[in-house]
Amino acid sequence: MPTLPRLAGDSGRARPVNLTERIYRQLKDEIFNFRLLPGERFTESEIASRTGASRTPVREALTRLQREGFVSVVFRSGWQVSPFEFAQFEQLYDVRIALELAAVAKLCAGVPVVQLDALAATWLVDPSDRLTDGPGVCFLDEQFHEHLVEATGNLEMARIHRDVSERLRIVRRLDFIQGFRIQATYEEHGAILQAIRAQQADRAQALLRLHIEESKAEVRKITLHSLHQARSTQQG
Amino acid sequence: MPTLPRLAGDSGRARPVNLTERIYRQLKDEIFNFRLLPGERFTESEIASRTGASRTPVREALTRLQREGFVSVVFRSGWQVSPFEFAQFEQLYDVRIALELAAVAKLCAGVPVVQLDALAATWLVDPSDRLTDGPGVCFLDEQFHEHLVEATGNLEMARIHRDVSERLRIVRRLDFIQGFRIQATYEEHGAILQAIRAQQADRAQALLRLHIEESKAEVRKITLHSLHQARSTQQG
DNA sequence: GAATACCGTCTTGTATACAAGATGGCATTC
DNA sequence: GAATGCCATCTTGTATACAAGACGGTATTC
Repeated sequence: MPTLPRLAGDSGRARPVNLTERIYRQLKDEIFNFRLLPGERFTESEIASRTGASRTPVREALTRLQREGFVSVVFRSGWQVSPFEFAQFEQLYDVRIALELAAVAKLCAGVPVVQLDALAATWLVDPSDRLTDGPGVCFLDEQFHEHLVEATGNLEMARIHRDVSERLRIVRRLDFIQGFRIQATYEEHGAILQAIRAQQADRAQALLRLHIEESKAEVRKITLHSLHQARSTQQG
Repeated sequence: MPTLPRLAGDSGRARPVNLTERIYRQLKDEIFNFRLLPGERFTESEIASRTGASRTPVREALTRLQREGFVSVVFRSGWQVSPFEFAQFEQLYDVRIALELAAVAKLCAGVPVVQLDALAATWLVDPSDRLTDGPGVCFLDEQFHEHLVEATGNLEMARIHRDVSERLRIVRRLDFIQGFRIQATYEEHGAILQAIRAQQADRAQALLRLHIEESKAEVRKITLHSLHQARSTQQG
């Protein structure tokens, strides 16, 4: 069992009763932890024997991962982990911006502020109480943005936003492993929360947009070298 | 080219080579045409014998429809077409608003206007040249909004927007069958296009938001009575 | 007559068998 | 030696078989 149990996995509250679900999560974990590398090829039988299941639930799990963009299949020629498409990542960042700006606008329009107390307790803390490990802050950062959307009460938007964020997680982890963005993340999240609490919609939106654009710009700098570096870190 | 080629089906450029895809489309068609009613229950074997296939591709098609929200499964107790959830529809409308407002902002920021010529040719026409049949205008309306997002070049946003629109299609058809919104749709689409061409971002966004909110308000009025009415229309 | 326990049927979840064809290595030929 | 054609192997797509349990009807009991 790794030290960071569900950093890469799903939120994991539902019991993984059926094989399809279990295999789905395992494969996604392996992709996020770079045990399956982007571009790597594999077959259904291979996964089946590795997970101890038959091809049927493996296929169902792979089909789902395919719909979500993590893997792709070549007709009668095997599967592969989707290679990095940085243009795609940037487009997904823009989707996040659109959704989160709408969420913040709604929050500033007068949602009970108590919804945001949990976020404030995490991000509006004394600098000495801040987390310092990259993966940990990366996880909290993703939760911050997810909660912003959830707090609006629009569960459909939250679901879509979560899928998009999950798709971006693999590169954002590379970002945070560097550690440069940790302090800035605390500052920016705090400022955003304060603007929302003050119902300053324009300011909150501007801050949020800048914050996400920063992250988007970081991803642009990522090279495949950092990917291999991260892989050796994960497996060490 | 038929006048209303694929109103209910998928965009349908890929050949339906495999059974899973064919069954997927057939089931979605049946749901959109109210041959499978919301809340109706059915089994995998039933679909299998009806489509002449085995349970395997049927299951794959159903799993996909489930992920997209059209059907749901009860453990060892069969499947059912997702019942209407009007709260969910309203949330999906808000997602559309968020995405399309972002798209329009980008379009006004200086995308080559030629991208929008096809839309203008459809919507900026003399009133005597306008279509008058509800389903036809409903189809064109969906395409209008889809093209707005596609024109930005953000294919990920376009994909998400298309999924959302498809989820809303079943109620929007009920809306347009009434016929009340046809003339207004032409007026509003025309005004939006002209605002975009004039790069009046604020005006274009305001018009678009109003336009979608109108549609959203119409859906709120829909009753299950109109559903049965529509069903008899489709099957007559 | 009403309630309950039992049992057969039917359901999905999973494993396995079969089919069609893509792929790569190897032998053959020029 | 290089190119080409053939064949065994391996791949996914599909069909079928099997397993565990949910559900409803029926018989039994009070």
